[in-house]
Amino acid sequence: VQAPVVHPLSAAELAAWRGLLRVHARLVRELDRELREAHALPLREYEVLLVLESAPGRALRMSELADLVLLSHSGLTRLADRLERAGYVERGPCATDRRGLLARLTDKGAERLREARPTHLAGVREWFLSHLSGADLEYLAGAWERVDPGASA
Amino acid sequence: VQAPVVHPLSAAELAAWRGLLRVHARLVRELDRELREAHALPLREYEVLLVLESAPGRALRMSELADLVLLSHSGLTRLADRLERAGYVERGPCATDRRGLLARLTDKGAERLREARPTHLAGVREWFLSHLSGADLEYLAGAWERVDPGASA
DNA sequence: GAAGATTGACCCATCAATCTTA
DNA sequence: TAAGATTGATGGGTCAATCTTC
Repeated sequence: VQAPVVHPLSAAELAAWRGLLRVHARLVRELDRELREAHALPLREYEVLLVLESAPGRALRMSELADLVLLSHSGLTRLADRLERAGYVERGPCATDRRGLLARLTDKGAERLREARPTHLAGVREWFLSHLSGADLEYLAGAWERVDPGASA
Repeated sequence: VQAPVVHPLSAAELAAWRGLLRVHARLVRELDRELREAHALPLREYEVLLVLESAPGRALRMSELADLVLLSHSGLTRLADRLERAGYVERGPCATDRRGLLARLTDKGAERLREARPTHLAGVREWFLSHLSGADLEYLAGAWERVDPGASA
């Protein structure tokens, strides 16, 4: 295999890039741990419930949901299996397309989300937002948009 | 369980927070895919080889290495198993502490890293750095330091 | 034939318990 | 008793193949 000479990253590039990796890893680990300890609810499951709650009719197509929570389709299928077993989500037919399946948040799921939300919000504030100014937030949101248009939507 | 009323996140807070999650997820997935396709080397394994290469004597204690690559100790043990089977890493006794194990990068591992590096650097540039200015990089590095001191080191 | 969803095979990570040495 | 490292059990994720409907 060819291995051409490549310019290494500058110190500034390295700091911006490795910082992203470190901060993300730390945050996700911390938030997941808090949600599991306080509510036995993994972060990934929380995010799915959260997205469903704000959808019209509290329901979404499986593939739309997978895209929104950044999961592969098969990954979401299995996660939905767990949520359905727990009674937080129901799957039903899709009115307009018989290939589709509609995942709907149940009342029990909504209640679970309501309980867990304060824990999650407190965690996001404690581990992330509390260290940033209003100007920081705007700058970051702008940067995300440049790197991945639609990322902050 | 108590569920006190909590202030939801503002639009700016949400954009900064969700943007981080989206950008990270997209980047890691893309970089991992590229390294696997071009060199059959997962991103996690690449990172371990990279950290070892810049260590004195190309070697580190297992637990130091685990901390540096943001992996649990058991996670690193298994990853090192794979790297050792592939011949990229060797484990040997630690001179100063017989409890410890030293993971050392082999010549074969160094060669593998040398081959894969251009792919990885090109990916980081394409998916991340190319969208950011020098000022952006400095701002981000500063923000990481505020959120998690030591994050950009 | 292409898209939505699921399944099977497999990879990878964590936690808790264990073993060894300090 | 604590610290370094590994192992067993388990949870959770992806890709490729499959089934159904468009």
